[in-house]
Amino acid sequence: MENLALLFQSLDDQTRLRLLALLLQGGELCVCDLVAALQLPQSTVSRQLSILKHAGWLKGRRMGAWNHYSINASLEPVQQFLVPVLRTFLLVTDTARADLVRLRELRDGSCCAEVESEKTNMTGRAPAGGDA
Amino acid sequence: MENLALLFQSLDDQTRLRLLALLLQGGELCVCDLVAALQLPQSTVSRQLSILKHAGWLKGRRMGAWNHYSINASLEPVQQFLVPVLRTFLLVTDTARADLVRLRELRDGSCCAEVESEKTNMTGRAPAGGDA
DNA sequence: GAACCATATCCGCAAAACCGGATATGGTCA
DNA sequence: TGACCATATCCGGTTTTGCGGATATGGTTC
Repeated sequence: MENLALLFQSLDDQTRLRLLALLLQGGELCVCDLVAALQLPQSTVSRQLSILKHAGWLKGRRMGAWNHYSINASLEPVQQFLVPVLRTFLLVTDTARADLVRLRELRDGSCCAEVESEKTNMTGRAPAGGDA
Repeated sequence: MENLALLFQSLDDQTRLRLLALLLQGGELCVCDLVAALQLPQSTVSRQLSILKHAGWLKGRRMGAWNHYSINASLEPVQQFLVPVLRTFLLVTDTARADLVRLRELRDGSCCAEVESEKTNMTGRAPAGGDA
């Protein structure tokens, strides 16, 4: 039960939910992109990423100086149950949408853009141009 | 998104989870029973019940001096999604089981035992005598 | 190896949350 | 009406949490 309380605690922060929302849609993202998308101080983003990682939501992959985060592929059962909930109720919020838009705009000039550009097609770049 | 963070926040406390666990199994319970089952100060229990109620999880029913709480029948969609998660992962914890046992033992001498004794059959009192 | 970059961690501080005894409230019973 | 009960709220104090600038770490490049 303590575990459950801790798990929910990892989701009770606005910044952490924003990060989770982006990573649920964006595949693998580096810290600098997340900082830019959320427009928050780097120390804040890094700290919350660390918390999410310790809670088991994320895993980090080191590539040279960059650190890439993505949703942990082997989540705990509880977390697997929660992911659809998050997808359904989190990704549709205005904040999450705005963050995603900002992330896509940054993508071209991102510090680690090319590496990710192919796999992040899953972010939902609509074929029928919506933003023109 | 703020809503989501607040919702998870309402679940990030041990005492609140214990209360929810009992109410998910016990139908309608009065505060005195919950206090006795959790073995916590009355002010603590009452405060957390109030928080759960404001978060939309519970509704209260006044019966004379007693206040009975039960799971809100018209939960928000997010909460409806979360209930199965709670049932699956919360009710099986040692703490939740112990609380339920304590609640059942108290039931006979409860301040409002008779009123509830019929409807709380749903708490799972096994027909094939388990506690005899 | 020196300048530089991305990231993590440290630190002091402010805001929030929880606790539990004390008190207030609203109801019941004699 | 007065004693009494169940419950809610208040209050002072402690603990937790988050913040964000500053600093440390580990890596790359020239």
